[in-house]
Amino acid sequence: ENIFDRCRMAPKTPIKNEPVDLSKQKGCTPERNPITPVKLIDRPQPDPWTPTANLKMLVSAASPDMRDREKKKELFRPIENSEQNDIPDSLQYDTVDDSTVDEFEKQRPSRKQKSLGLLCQKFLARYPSYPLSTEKTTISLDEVASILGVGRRRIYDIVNVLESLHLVSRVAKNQYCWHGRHNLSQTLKTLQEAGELQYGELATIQCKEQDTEYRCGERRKEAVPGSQDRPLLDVSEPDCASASANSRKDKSLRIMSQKFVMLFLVSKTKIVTLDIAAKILIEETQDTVDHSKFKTKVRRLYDIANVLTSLCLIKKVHVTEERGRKPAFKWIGPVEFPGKLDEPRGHSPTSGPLPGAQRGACAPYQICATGKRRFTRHASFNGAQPYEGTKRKVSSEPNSPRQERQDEYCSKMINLATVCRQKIEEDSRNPSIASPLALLPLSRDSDFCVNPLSQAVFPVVQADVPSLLLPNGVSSQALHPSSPAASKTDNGKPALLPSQPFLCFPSSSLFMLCGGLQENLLEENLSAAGDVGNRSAEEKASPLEAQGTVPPARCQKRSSQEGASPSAPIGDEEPVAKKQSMEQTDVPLSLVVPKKPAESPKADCAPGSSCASAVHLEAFHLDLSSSAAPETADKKSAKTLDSQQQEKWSQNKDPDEPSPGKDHISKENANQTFVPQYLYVQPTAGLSSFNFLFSANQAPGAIGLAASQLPSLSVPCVVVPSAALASFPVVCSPSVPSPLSPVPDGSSAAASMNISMSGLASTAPVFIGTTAVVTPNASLSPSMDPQPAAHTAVHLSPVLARSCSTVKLDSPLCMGHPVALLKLQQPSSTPVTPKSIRPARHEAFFKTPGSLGDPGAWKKSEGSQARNASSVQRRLEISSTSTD
DNA sequence: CGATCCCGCCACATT
DNA sequence: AATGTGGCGGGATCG
Repeated sequence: ENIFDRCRMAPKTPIKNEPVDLSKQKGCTPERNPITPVKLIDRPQPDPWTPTANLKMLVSAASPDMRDREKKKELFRPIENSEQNDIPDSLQYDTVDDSTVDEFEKQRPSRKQKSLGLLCQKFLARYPSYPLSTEKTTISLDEVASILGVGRRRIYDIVNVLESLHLVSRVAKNQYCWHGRHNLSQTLKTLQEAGELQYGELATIQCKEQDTEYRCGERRKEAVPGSQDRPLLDVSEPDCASASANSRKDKSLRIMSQKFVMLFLVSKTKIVTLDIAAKILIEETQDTVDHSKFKTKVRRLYDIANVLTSLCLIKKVHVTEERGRKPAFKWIGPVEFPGKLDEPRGHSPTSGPLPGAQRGACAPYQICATGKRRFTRHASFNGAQPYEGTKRKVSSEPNSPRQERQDEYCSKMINLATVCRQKIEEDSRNPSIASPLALLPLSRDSDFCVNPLSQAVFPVVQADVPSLLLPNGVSSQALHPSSPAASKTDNGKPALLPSQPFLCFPSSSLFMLCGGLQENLLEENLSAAGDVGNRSAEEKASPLEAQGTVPPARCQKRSSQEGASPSAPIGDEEPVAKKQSMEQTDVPLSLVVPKKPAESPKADCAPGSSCASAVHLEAFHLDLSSSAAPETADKKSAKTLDSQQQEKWSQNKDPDEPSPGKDHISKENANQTFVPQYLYVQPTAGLSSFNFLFSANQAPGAIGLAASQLPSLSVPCVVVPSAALASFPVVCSPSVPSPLSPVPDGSSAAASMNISMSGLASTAPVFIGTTAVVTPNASLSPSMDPQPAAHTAVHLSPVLARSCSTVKLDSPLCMGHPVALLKLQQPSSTPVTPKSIRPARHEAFFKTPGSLGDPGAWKKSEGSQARNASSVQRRLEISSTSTD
C-alpha cells in the first residue's frame, strides 16, 4: 500500500484537485495490485511531468494538499514498510514512478488511506506514548497538518478526542502539548467513575441491551436522566463557572468522546453499539431523537471511534442481535482501574496506574469535570491546567501532581532508556551494533509501535493497520529506546504498555529488551526505585530468582544495565508479584542461569561481550519475543507482530465474550507469571555475540490484565542482535524457518527472520517464547496446536531452564545462544479477522491462555508439557506457519 | 444498500 | 477583521 501511496503521491499531481475521473474506474483501488494502469487512460490528467513538477512545487508551496501528499508518502513509508522492503520497493518505485507507474499509481489514494484512523495513527506515531516528563512536546497544529498532509480540520478531530483523554492539552492557539498516555489510566478511571454515576444504571441495563435491544438505550436514558446526564451536558452549559463562556457548544466532540468512553467503562460487556451510544449521547444532549441528529451523532461517533481505535482502546466488532448485526465497538483498553492508585505493586496489573496515592488527589480534577460535576468546560477538559491560561504548557507545573509523579518515574524510566540508548548509540557506532541502534532511534515509529503493543491491542483498523504494522517499519520502532519510559507509565490499565518499552542496548554486546509489561511494576518501580538503574541491575541479578518479582517495567531500568547488578533483589515491588507467580517463578529461575550474576551488568556492558548471563524467561508471553527477534534481525517487523498479536488478541477477545475467559486467563497468567524478567543472555562466546535480555515479565501484571487486554502484548522483551553478531540466533519471529537453516543467513538478515534455530550449531539457542522454551536443538516440527503460549511458557520454562542451563551455562561457546523465541504472530499473516483468527494457532500462541479463552487448551498445553519441546517447535512452526 | 466517514462550508470564538 | 475552532451534514466510498 505504501508503495502505492508513495508512488502516487509522488509522481502525480495533486490528486485531489484533479477531477479525478477515476472514481469510477477506480473501483479498483487496487492498493495492492501493483499499479494498475487502468486509470491512466481515462484520466484526463495531464501529467506532464516536468511541467507539472514545477507546478507542483509551486503549488505545493501554496497548497497544502500537495504538500500533504508528499508528506503522506513519507509517513507511510516509515510506518509501513520499513526498510526491508524498501529496497525492492524502492526500486519499484523508482521504476514505476518514472516510467509507467506514475499515472496509474497516482490513483488516488483510496478513501482508506485518508481515513481518520490512519491519520490518527500517523499522528500518534509522531509522539512517544510515554514521553519523558522532562520533555514537553508541543504540537503545532499547522505543522502536523502539513506533515501529515491533511487539513487542519482533521487534526482537530484527532486532537479533540485526545484532549478528552488528556493525552494532549491545548496550550495556546494552534499549539497543543503532548502528554502521552501517562495519565491515561487516571483519566479512564475518572471517566469510569463519572460514568458509573451517570450511566451506572445503564450498565445494568446494558446487559440486557445487548441481548435485546438497544432499547435499553432509551431506558437508560430514562434512568439516567435524573442522574447525571445532565452534568455532562451541563458542562457544556454555561454553568461552568469559569468558563467564561462555554465555548461553542462546548466542544461536543470532546464531551462526546468522554461520554463514549464512559459507556465502555461502565458497560459490563465492554461493548457498545453505535446506535446505543448515539442515542444516549443525543438524549443527554437533549435532543430528541431527530433522525438527522441521530445520524450526525453517529457520524461523530465514528470520528471518535476512529481515534480511540488508533489508541487501541476500542475495536470494532459487531454484535448480532436479534435484529441483525449491528456495528459496535468493544473496549480493549484497560478495564480496571482499581483502586486506582493504590495498588501499586502488586497485584494486578491493571490497577494502578499511578503510583499510588498521590494520584488520588489529582484525579479529581480531570474527572471532576467529567463527573457529575459537570465538566467545566475548560477546566475539566483540559485538565485543569489548561485553559486557564495557558499555563500549562511546557512548564511542568504543579498543577497536576499526578502528572508530576508520573513524570518522575517516567522520567526515570526515560533516563534509563536514554542511557541505554546512548549506549546503544555508541555501540552502534561500532559497526556491529549500529544497525540495531538505528532502529532504536526512531522515535516516532516507536510510539506507534509501542502503543499498539502495549495497550492495545491493536489498532484500529485492522485492516488497514495491519498492513502497516506488519511492515517492518514498525518493528523498528518498537525497539526504540525511548519508549521504554512509556512502559511504566501506563500503569494502569493499559497495562501492557509496558510492553512497549523495550530497550535495546547494544552495548557491546548486550542488548536488553524489556518488555514492560506490567504496569504495576512500573509503578512500583518508580516508586521504589527512584533509582532505576539500580534496580535494573537487580532485576537482572535476580533473574535467577527473578522470582517474578520483578516487574517488567523495570526492564527499562534494566537499561541502566549498568546498574544491573545481578544481585539486587528486586524485591520491593515484587512482593506481590512474587506471590503470584512464585511458583512459576521458580521455574524460571531455574532457567536462569546466571553465569555470573554477580557482576554488575555494567560490567557486562562494558566489556562488551560477555557477561554473565542469566536468562530469565519468564513467561512473558512471547509475543514480545517474537517481535523482538525480528527486530533484531531486521528490525523489521517486530512490532508488527506485536501489533498483530494484539490484534488477534483483541480479536479473540472480542466479541462478546467478554470476560470470562479473560478473567481466567488473567488469573492463570498470573500464576504462570513469572515474571521473568528478562532474559539475559550473554554470549559466552563473548565475542561478537551479544547478549540478550529479555524481560519477560509482564507477568503479573500482565497477566492480570490480560484479561483485559492485550495480554498478549505483553511482549516484553526484545532481542536485539548486536549487529555484529550475526551469528546469533535469536529470533523471535514468528516465522520460523525451518529449523535451522537460518544459520547461514547470516547474520543479520537471516536472523531477522527466522528464528534462528540455528543456533544450535553454534550455540544453543534458546527460545523463549512466550514461554516456551525450546531447547536448542529441538527439532521443531511444526505441528502444533496452538497452545496458549503462556502457559506453556511456564511449564516450559522449567524445561528450558534446564536445557538452558545446561546449555548455556555450559556452553559458553555459544553465543548466547539462547535464543529466544518469540512467537509472534506473524505479521505476515494477514491480519486476520477475528473470526478467522480465533482458531488460529497463532493466536493461541501468543495469546496466552487468555486469549484463547479456552482454558482447556491451555491446560492441555500444560499437560502436555511433554510437548514442550514440541511446543517450542510449534511455536516455531507456528511462526512459520503464521507466516504463511 | 447500509455502514462509514471524508470533506469542507460556515458559524462561533479568539486574537 | 482575521484567524482559530469545531459543528455539522452532504454525499462519496466501502463492504
